[in-house]
Amino acid sequence: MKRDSRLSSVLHALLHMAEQNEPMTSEQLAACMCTNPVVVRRTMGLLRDAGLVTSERGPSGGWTIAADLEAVTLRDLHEALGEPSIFAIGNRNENPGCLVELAVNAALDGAFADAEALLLDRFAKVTLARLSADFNRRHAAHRARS
Amino acid sequence: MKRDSRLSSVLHALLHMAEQNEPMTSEQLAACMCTNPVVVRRTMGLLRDAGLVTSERGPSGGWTIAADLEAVTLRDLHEALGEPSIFAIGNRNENPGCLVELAVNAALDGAFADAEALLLDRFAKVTLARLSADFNRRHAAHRARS
DNA sequence: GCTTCATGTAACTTCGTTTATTACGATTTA
DNA sequence: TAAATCGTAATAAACGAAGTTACATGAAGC
Ligand code: FES
Ligand code: FES
Repeated sequence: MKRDSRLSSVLHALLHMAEQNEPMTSEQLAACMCTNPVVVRRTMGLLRDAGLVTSERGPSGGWTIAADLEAVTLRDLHEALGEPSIFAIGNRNENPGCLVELAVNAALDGAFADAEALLLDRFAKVTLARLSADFNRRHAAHRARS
Repeated sequence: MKRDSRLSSVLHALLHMAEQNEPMTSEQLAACMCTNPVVVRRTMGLLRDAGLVTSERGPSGGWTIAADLEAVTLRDLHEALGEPSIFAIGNRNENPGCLVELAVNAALDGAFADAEALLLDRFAKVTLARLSADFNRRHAAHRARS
C-alpha cells in the first residue's frame, strides 16, 4: 500500500519555515521538498484550517507559522491532517456476520487500539520546538565537522 | 488506503480448519470467506512455507493445520506472511539527503518503532488455541440464546 | 491408463488510495 | 493594470492489494 507521507511533509515544511523570518511560498517549499506547489497548498491548507499556519496571497505572500512552536505537537499535526488511519493492516470485514469473524476481529482490534494509543501518545510528547532544536543541534554539529 | 487483510484472512481460515477433522479445500475456504480459491492458495501457501499448515493435492486433498494450536501466535502468522509493513503513515524520504529530513525521520521513526514493538508483543501473546477457545465460547453463548 | 479432483503458479485485470499535474479563478501588491 | 501568489476543481499517474483467468502438476480411484 502507498503510505501517507503528509505528516512527514508538513514537518519538513514547518522546520524550514521556523528558520525563516518571511513567509515562504508554495513554490519555494515545493522545490525544497521535490514536489508540486499545488500539493503543498493542499496539505498546508489543512494546517491553516486548524489555525497552525496562515497564508497570504499576492506578491510577498506565502505561508507563515501562526502557532507557538512549544505548544504544537506531532499529534496536533496528525489531527490537522484529518487523523488518517494509521495501520496498513486490518480486518477483512469490519462488520462481521459470523462468529468466527467476531472472535478474530476482537483479538486484532484490541492490539491495534493499544498500538495506536501508544503512537498518539508519543506524538503528543514531541513539540515543534523540540524538533527544531534537534535540527539546529544537528546543523551545528555538521558545520563543526566541516 | 487499501489495507492488507491477509492476517485477518488466514485467522479465519485457521479457525474454520480447527473445527474440522478433514482437510478443507481452497474452494471451501474461499466460499466461506467470500473470496477466490486462488487467493486462498496464495496466502495459505505462505503458511505452508512456514510449516504451519500442509496441503495435499488430488481428491480428498486440501489444507490441514500442521502445528500445535497452543504454540502458534499471531506473531508467527504475521512473520509467515512476510512481515508486511504495519503502518499506513511513513516518511516522505527514507534515505534523507538533508538535515531537516534527518531530524524529522528520527522523531517519527522512534515513535513508529515503539508502536510496532508493542503491537508485535501483543501478537505474540495470542495463540491460535486461545482464539479458538474464544470462538467456541461465543458459539456456545450464541446457541444458548437461540 | 484415464478421469477427476485438487493444489501450484504465472499473467493479467480491477479497484482504491495517494501523489502529481493542469487549468483557471481570486486576491494582493506595486 | 501587471505580476505574484494562493484556492480549488478536475484529471492523470503511480502504486499496491485483491480478484480473475488460464493452464500445469500431482494424487486417488476406477
Ligand atoms: S526538505 Fe528542505 S532541505 Fe530537505
Ligand atoms: S463463516 Fe465467517 S469466515 Fe467462515
